[in-house]
Amino acid sequence: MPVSAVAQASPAGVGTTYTIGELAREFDLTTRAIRFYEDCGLITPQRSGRNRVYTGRDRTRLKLTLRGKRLGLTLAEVKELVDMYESPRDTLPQLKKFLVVLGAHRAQLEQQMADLQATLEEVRAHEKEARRLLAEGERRR
Amino acid sequence: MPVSAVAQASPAGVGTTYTIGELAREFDLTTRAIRFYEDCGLITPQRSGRNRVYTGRDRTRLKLTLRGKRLGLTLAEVKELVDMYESPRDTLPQLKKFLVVLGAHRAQLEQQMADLQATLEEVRAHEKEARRLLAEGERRR
DNA sequence: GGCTCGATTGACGTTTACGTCAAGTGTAGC
DNA sequence: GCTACACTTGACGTAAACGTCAATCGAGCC
Repeated sequence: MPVSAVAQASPAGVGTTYTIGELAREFDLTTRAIRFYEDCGLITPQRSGRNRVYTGRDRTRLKLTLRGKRLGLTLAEVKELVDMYESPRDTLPQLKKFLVVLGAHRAQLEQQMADLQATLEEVRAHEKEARRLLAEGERRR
Repeated sequence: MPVSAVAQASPAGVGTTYTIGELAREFDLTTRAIRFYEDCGLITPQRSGRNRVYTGRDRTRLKLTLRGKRLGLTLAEVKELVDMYESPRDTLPQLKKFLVVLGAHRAQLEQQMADLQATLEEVRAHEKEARRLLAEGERRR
């Protein structure tokens, strides 16, 4: 039986925790992958005895990780970004560096957006043409 | 001296060819990478003696390859797509399969578009906030 | 003829992101 | 007490995408 169904009779929602298996099912991952993300420092679950206990924060970081992967980032890049978002930015140099890194990241995302739009337009044009040919073929039978 | 400057006194533009070094410089790749793409079947240059000769078509496929990579596709996926675009679609089954594959590809691109937009909005929000804090800090000095 | 430059093939090395056993532990139910 | 199931660590394996030599070759230049 999953930990969260028993050990958590908390105020409904807040303080919810997850086992590795629950997260694996939810995000369609193997437990091996999740542990690997931990090795990379992407998530740092607590322990209940030997077992890992994941919080909502871990879940969020996992979500961000998967989104980053879908965008073609390496795990190291994802870690750098996610860590940065959670790091303190209370001094001016920290703030300035934050802005520099953000700018670089945004430039990359915008390049990707351009690539994506170009590709999508091509795909849609091909689809349109193919559907036209298909309709023509169907009519001629 | 590059091949294309000598061996090609052709009608200006049409029939232009490139050496591996020229393409490497243009796209900021190593020659090793370009030869590797050839091993994967992504480009199939002709030969002049032992040397590879790349045509405009090769250049286009190389461009598409790099765009695919920026979008996070594997080389195998890129090959599948690029090949499909160039394959004959003169029978109804071929056409239908073409549409199916296109549809799957488009679904993936649209998921990625959603990921991208979400990420871009977050980055912009963070940037805005950081700039606000920076301005505030500068004012207070 | 000697030198340099760019290209070639071949082979082994490397990083990333896990997969795949193996062997053990802890808890729940019968 | 036995079984089943989820979780644990550890170690080795693997596919993708090149990097990195090494040895060789051909063309152009002084």
